[in-house]
Amino acid sequence: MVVKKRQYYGFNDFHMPQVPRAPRSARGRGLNKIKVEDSQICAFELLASLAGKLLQESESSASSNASEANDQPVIGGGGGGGGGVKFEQDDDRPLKAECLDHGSCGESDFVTQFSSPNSDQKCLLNEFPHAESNSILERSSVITNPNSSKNVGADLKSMICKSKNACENIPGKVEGSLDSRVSCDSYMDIGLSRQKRRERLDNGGLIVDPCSSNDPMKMCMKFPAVINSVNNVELPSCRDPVPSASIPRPPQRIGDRRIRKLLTSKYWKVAPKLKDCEFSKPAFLEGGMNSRYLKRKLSYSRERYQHNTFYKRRKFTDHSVVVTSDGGFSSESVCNSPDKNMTGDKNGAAIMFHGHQAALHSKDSQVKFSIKSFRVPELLIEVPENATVGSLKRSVVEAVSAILGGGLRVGVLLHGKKVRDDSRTLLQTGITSNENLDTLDFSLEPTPVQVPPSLCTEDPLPLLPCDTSQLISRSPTTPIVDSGISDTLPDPAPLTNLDTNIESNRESVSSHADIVTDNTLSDSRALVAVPSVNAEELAMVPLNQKSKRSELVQRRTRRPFSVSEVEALVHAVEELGTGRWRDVKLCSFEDADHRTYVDLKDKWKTLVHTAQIAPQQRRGEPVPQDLLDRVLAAHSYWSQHQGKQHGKNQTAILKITDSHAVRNGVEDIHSI
DNA sequence: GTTAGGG
DNA sequence: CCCTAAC
Repeated sequence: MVVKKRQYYGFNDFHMPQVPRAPRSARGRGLNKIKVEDSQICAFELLASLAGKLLQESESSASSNASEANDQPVIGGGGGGGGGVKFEQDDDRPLKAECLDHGSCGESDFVTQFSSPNSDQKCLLNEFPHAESNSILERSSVITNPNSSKNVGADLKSMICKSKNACENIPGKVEGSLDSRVSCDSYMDIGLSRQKRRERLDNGGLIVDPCSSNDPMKMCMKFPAVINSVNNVELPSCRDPVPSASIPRPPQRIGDRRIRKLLTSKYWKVAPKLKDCEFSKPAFLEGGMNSRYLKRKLSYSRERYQHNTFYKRRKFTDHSVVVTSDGGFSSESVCNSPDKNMTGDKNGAAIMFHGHQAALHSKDSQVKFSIKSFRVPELLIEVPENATVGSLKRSVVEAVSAILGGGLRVGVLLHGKKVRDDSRTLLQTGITSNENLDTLDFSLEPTPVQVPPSLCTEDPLPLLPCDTSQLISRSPTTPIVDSGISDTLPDPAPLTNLDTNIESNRESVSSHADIVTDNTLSDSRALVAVPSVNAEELAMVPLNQKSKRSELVQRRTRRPFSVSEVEALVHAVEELGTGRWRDVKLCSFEDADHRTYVDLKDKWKTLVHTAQIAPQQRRGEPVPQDLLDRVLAAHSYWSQHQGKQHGKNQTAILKITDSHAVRNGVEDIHSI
């Protein structure tokens, strides 16, 4: 087990300098072997994730690594757009597909709690070979043993977020590890440090053996499996937004069922294999940092939400190998069908907080709302044990400020359903009484931004309507960086061509998207861009191929049944009954490739329903009443006769002679 | 792979 | 139409 653990969590071979990447599997590495006490979580994954994100920004990729030829992550895979980050394994197998957000999702990944009371769980983290002063990670990566009085920035977060000073001057000391510090600034820092790292590499590849006991960067990290959270932080008032602070945690309700499903072990293969990955000459280094920096700033709010996402995931998966899907989007998420096109909350995007409203109904035509406070259900604030109360307070303030300062709008939900039409009156909306007010909720959402039409892909994905809600949050403020994989939204071809490994990421990706609205389109692309993942590398990657496929692959186009089709269906059912859809398909829709027997079954279901409702309530192309009558008759008949076994109920059939169904049934029987 | 149902 | 459970 030692070996195994080492493989999973030992970051021995991890060459941080190159790029913090998701240690997917360090298996079989003979280099630097260090025992790891426990394998709960790997901060590295977080780092890796961040790294990946950073890499995304980079335009090009590749390169050879100074240290180990085997461990060379490929950056900017695919079209050279620099978007996708691919981690490769020793054997050249693609380590993992990472969906990285170009420049924006980075920090969130790092927002993790490392300080754990449990000293048992440790992970050896090898740090950057670079000079301490240059690497943020170096500086901060000292994860601490809670027991140790020497905790330096107990968490990875702090380390990552450390200096706000974008410049080289990075505070050598980690301040009270304010988790909330995670922000775009941190991003910058990382970038800088990487830049430096790269420079070093370029200057001779100063890769230090992480395992070296002399390596100052090596450290012991502890990771709590569970994230502590402070619930219900009341925000009586908004203070000055502190952009740099942000570690909002999404309320549980945010995740939609999909997320839950995803997070439940069912879809995840908890195989925390850490891979020794190393990026050499990260492409991102090539690019100008300034522009990226700006982007980061601009996309600030979006990032915040990603934090949330990350947290969410972390919370549900103690093994944390969530890096995989960070920032990922499923095609569905990215480009939803029009009907889903509302605000994105359906996708779990927007709603961050619930406003508490004590509504008072006053007078007849007046509805008085007394919003006592907006609550942050799960704001996660974690600070080291040795942090001061003052720092805790600051952390809270910063986190909260960050949340509120990012530009929010208020959403109104009635009965849990979002009221989207701002033009409607309260009366029209149904907000008129105390009873209703009880079910009224307010939510804080990211301020939507107009989305450039260009973002919507039309052609390649005719069947994949763009979800404006998704796009909204992306847009202008969040520069979309072309990952180089595709120029538009997920393209059909790439998507369908993705191998199963990619698809396996789908679920996680989609779930991710569900709760995160703030993602750039590039995210999805990045995902797509990173095509293959070794099965073994799929640790924490959803295994349910099926579900993934469904999401990656766009939803089928809606193709209303024509009257003639209905007629054919009715006729077939009259003869075959309602339990033999495959036969129905074969008999009457054999040539209709787009109609599966499931479709026929569903259509029948709707036909029955349609026939049972008032004509006024029916929609779509009207179905001749006579057909509906036949539907009812057949439905009734087959219901009584258990369908399926029509041949066996001749007696019963013969007894009933006054309905179409019977008539047909009889014919059928006779024909047999 | 089908069927039956819920979503 | 999708997704799943149950066959």
